[in-house]
Amino acid sequence: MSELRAPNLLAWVDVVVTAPAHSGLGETLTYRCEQALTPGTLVRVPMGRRETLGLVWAVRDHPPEGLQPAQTRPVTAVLDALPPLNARWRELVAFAARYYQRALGEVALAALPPALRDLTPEQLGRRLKKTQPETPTAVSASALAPLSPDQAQALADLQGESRPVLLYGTTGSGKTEVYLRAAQRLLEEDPEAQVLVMVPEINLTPQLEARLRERFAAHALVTLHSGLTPAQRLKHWIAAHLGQARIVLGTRMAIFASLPRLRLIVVDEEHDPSYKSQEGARYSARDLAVYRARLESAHAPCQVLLGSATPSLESWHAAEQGRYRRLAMPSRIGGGALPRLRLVDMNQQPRHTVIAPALLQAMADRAARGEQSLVLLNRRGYAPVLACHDCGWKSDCPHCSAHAVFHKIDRTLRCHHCGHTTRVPRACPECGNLDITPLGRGTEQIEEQLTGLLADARRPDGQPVRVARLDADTTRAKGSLESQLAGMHSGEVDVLVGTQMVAKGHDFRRITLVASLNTDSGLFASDYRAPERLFALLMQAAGRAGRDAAFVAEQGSQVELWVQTWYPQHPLFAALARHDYPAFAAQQLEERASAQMPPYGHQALVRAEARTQPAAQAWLRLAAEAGAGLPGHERLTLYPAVPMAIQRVANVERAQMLIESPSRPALQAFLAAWQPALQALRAHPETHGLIRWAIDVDPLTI
DNA sequence: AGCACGCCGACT
DNA sequence: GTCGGCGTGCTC
Repeated sequence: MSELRAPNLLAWVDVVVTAPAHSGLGETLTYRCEQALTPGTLVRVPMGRRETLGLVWAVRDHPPEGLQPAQTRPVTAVLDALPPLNARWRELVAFAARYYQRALGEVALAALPPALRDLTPEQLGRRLKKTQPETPTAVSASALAPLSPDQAQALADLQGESRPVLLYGTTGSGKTEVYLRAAQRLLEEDPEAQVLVMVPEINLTPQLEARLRERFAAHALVTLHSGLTPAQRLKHWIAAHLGQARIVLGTRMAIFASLPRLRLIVVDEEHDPSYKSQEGARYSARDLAVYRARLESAHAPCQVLLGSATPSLESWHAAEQGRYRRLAMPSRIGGGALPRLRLVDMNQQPRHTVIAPALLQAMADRAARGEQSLVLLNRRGYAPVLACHDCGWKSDCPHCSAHAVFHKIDRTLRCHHCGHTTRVPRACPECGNLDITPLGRGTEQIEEQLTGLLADARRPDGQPVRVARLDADTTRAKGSLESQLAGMHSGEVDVLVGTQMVAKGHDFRRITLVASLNTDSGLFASDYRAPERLFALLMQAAGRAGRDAAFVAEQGSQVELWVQTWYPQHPLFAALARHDYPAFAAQQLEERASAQMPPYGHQALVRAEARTQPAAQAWLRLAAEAGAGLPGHERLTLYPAVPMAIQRVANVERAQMLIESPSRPALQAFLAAWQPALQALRAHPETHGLIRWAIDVDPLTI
């Protein structure tokens, strides 16, 4: 028998593919290849009876222990028309997978454009040929508006700063212009540098995109968000990866874009919870931005700029400690004043008041002068629930432990958690009573009531006052958000009712009044971050008003934020009245410190979903037992398993368990050691009925 | 995680 | 008769 010898050029590569850590396989699979491949190369490899996209992670000259060379399958194709993903990118992905307790393959492949998955080298080649390399363009040095003293100072201070920068600028202080100038300065200095700009919501990309395109040559900019078609996303990703795109504007997913010459990351509205992913790997794009800038800086300087009028307490704390550099911009452009707070004490109002008469009058007065009002109510639909007064029936969702919301517009009951929709019954399904009534109020109802209550009010042109509504329901169709915003800009609409969607970023020039109707829901929520979110929301909403100082001066109007509350003495309002975020933050941080909560303590949440609540909780109890004695265990607290606030969604029972530690490394060490034990629990008989489980590191809501 | 295979309900 | 629901099992 002749000696079996490998051909000279035979090599092996460890390839990352989408297989979860709990599949029993390692993080990488080893394949055979005929040519030397570098780490970061994209390949196509066989997986069972199909072929899949993989990423070369490591190169080796022998298969791993326990794997016969004959067991390895060959790499099918090499996508070498694309340069390899660089080491910093790979390190970012590896860190995210490790830190957020997910499989490397899941994070790596989710970070790549989905269209890349089913692309042969030939198809890729054709696609690359079509996108001709674009010539780097000079940044237009056209006449720019002069900077405010705050802006000029911030830009000067930004220069050469190696720490993450927290740009703490009040609403209307011109943070965006600072981002633009910082990007411009960098792009002029370094003809190959790339800038990543992130916004919390896809809704906010068009207006920033317009501003960026106006300032920078059009083809140097690409967007990256979930609203793109697969082909667009692939094209934009490739432009970034090849270094052709100089500016990438995107949502949280853009933090994983391949940017070989990344020199600046801007995180706009850094406090926004949307930066924390809520499915799959639950990463914080803001935190990863800080990490990524540090990784890049080991190679070439890369700044990270976090901007907000109400920074997250985490970032604020980091700035207080000097880990971040804080740059403050306290003044509004044009010297406009921030709105005056008008607290409406609901205890002093006539019974069953929905909108205080004085507030109504203030809106009518403004409409009469050609000014606009914004009314904030964080509930879609007409009423959160329908009820029968005779038998106590409520419009509960059959699949969730939540009410189905009454939408009057199409006579439906809709569950906002699972999407289950039914027609509104004509009579109580339990007792036949014809008198079933809506309880509570949503945006539809406020729109209806305001229309009625303002029926006699007139605009300057003598026409009746126009009320419109802006929420997820009215903006579902493509382009409807744009057309609604246009209606607001043109002055067609006098009063706009909406959910928090209306509070974000939009620059309406004629708003002089903002009102919050059901403010208290955020005051006493069980979630310890609720006050922080409420303060940010109210500040942000307030920031929509009086943005055009010249308009306000001309009108001679008072710019106001009206807040309806049953608790006008709440300290949050005292800080809000003074627009005093630092005082609010100091008070919140003091509470957090004494309770050892973030940013002083660190948390992770284990969530279990099962057929029954006992099954979900049993799994969590077993998980806790499996954690006893693991590294880091002595430095952390495992709380008992509890049902989640909404216990059942789409017929799945949910429970969770909180883990706290004063030490982030201890928590991380524990979670890493715990992971295999949790996977092994699958085999446990008591685990029957478990559907899935996941760990949420640094959870935002508990 | 994907994705294929495989086995039971409402329609082109 | 199929299309398609998601349960189970596999992936160097």
